[in-house]
Amino acid sequence: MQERLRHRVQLSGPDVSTARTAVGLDVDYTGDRIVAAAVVLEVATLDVVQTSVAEGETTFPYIPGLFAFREIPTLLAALDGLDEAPAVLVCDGQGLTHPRRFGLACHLGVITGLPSIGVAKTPLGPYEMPGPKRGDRAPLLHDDGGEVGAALRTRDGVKPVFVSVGHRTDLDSACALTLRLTPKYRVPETTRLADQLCRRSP
DNA sequence: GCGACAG
DNA sequence: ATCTTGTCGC
Repeated sequence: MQERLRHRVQLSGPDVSTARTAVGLDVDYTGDRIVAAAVVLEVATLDVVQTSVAEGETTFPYIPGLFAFREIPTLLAALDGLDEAPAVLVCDGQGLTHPRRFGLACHLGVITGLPSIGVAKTPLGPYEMPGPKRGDRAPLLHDDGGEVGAALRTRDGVKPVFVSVGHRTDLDSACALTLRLTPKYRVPETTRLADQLCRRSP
């Protein structure tokens, strides 16, 4: 399915770093249940615009590379609960930095048609350490050598996050947006708030 | 065949 | 993801 859908990914689109709103997505597991949260923020102020939660059952195991199939159904349900479509999805996982170049962020982007980026806390493969300052980045290369993402430092001297394009945007815009969403912590506010929301819902 | 890798 | 002991720093 990933091989079949990957050609639908669009590698250019609006500059998501200047989008009015961004939605953070995350899930929490409790036994065989899964809770997904979507938190829409105003990018300029980081104020919460709206939140949505959905619950479901885990029907797919965790398999690196097939991660999206585990979380997508419930994440889509959470997105459906929003009144208006956000300008960009900020996913907790990989986009193009994936064995078949079709990680969760690409999958969600293609399904919804919305611009999306992936900001993962851990990479799927090896990476070069970027400089120590916030904003420093090092390219993430695919097995074939193509640049598919960046290890981006969001805080001085703290482990970087791993940014990649999901759909309808470019890597520079994705990194710029990530930096706007990380004024204080390593992980984007969107992801942090979504994480807090879904882990207090059950 | 072994290793290993989003959450 | 979750669990777990200790350490460092604001």
